[in-house]
Amino acid sequence: MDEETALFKVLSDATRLRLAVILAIQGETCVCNLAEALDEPDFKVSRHLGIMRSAGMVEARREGTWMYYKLATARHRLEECLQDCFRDCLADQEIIKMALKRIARATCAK
Amino acid sequence: MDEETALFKVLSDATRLRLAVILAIQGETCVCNLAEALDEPDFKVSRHLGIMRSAGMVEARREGTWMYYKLATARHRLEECLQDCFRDCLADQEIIKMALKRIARATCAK
DNA sequence: TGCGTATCTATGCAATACCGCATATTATAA
DNA sequence: TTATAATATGCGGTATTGCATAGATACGCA
Repeated sequence: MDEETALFKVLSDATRLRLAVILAIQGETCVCNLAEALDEPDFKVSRHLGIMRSAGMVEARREGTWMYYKLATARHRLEECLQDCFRDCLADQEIIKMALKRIARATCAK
Repeated sequence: MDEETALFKVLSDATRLRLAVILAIQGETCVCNLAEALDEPDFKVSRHLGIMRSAGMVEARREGTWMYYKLATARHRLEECLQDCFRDCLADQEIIKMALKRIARATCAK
């Protein structure tokens, strides 16, 4: 079950869980907007996105200087179920609503 | 979101995740049967059950010398969703099927 | 080529988690 | 009370994890 526990481990950190929920709601988003959304330094956000990426939970796409991240398409039922959790059970958290507001008026060009 | 990440943290260990899935399928079970099911020393199982209990994920009931554990009733949507995961997405894992077989012929009296 | 912005990585440190062993606790029964 | 079974917990060792500072890389543009 190491593959499964690895998924839960990725989500056992507040920064990463918030990132997952925001990506589930917002879709593809660049690092600087995510950093703004969480009000965290970009190196921190970047590192956590890297961890999520090695776990196969997110996919990255480069466009010029910007890196765009999105949730990876679910590879099996557990991942599907977890993504549903993000949208259905975690989206109405106050801290997430605030993050989405900050994204809406983000200073980052795109 | 600390309350939410705490739940994922509990499930980020292979022993605890297996325990959660087995309890979701099997219902209330005593420590010695769980130890037999996982093929792990009972002190290890007991310790992890203790961790799950302090997180409010399981409830314990004493009956004589035996301690019976079961999944706690879900307190909010996320817990509900996770319990569905246990049953719907993780029950067919090979390692879980084996564990259930070992419970079926467990030596423990009850 | 050289500069600025956006992103990623290397390193060191502190905190935490898991494990196995040994011991303690709780309840039953002789 | 003593013995025994089931369960829980304290302790030391090792491994993992998170954070921050700072430096490295990648790209766009002049």
